[in-house]
Amino acid sequence: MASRNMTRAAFFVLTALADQPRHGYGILREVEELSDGEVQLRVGTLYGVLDRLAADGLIVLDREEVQQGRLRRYYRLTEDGVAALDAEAERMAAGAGAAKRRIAEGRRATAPADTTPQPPTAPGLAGGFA
Amino acid sequence: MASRNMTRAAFFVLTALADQPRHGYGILREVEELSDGEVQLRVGTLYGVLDRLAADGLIVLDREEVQQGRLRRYYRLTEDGVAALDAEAERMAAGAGAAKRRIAEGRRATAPADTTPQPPTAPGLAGGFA
DNA sequence: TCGATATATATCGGCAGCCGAGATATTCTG
DNA sequence: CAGAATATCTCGGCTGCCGATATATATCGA
Repeated sequence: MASRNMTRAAFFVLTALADQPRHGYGILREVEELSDGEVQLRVGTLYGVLDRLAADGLIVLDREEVQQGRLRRYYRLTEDGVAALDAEAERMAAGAGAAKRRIAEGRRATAPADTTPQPPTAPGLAGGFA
Repeated sequence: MASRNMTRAAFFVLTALADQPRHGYGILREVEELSDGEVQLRVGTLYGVLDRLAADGLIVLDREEVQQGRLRRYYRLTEDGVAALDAEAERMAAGAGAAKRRIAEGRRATAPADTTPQPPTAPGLAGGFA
């Protein structure tokens, strides 16, 4: 029963875990770093997300370590997790592309007579979300 | 005080309005069409989103028409709306790219000795969200 | 003609999920 | 020694999505 709608927070947790297993606090820092400071995943959000992702089988507990007296609980992506993240990335890229294309269309409609011939970005009308 | 975190529903409403003004029900159909049936914006979601977007100044009421005895309330994007949608599309594309790149990194780490030299997708570590 | 479906608006209550705040504990830094 | 950083986790409030419902007209097939 996986594949409910993936939330933004879940997407970034999966992304942070995509290259290697990480523990909660490490995920927090990694999300901030990989988004160049744009996305700040909050502590209060994290554990709920982790629980849901584990329940959905997208991540599993990899191992537990005690580093310098502090417990670290490492999680890693499952195969389903990789697939779900990949699919979501695809959907996002498609959505972003659709938005960009339509913005251009909107500008063309209002634009002051553009002489430059527009290359056909998409053939049909619904030319490219999925 | 615009620019709170844009929700998925809001993103798709803005995208549907990006090429031309549309009325509520038309937005519903357009979102479904532009996403090739993948995204179904619900009626119960729509009007709340419309209100919030209008309050944030991202859309405005364009005009009201009575077509075949039925009221149609058309909305259109403001300049802020176009900018917000554009920025969000950029963020999504960057996020999708980051996820894809990291999935590839993860595979490389587990892969059975890949001989094909990997082209340097990104220079730095945080090489490309924003 | 009658019922179903499509078009079109809008509200409401339940539930999921994000986040600020706080609890707890250790280590590092000034 | 104090405060920040590292590390875990819980809870309550607020926002937002969605199913259900209400209302009304037009269209279309049986």
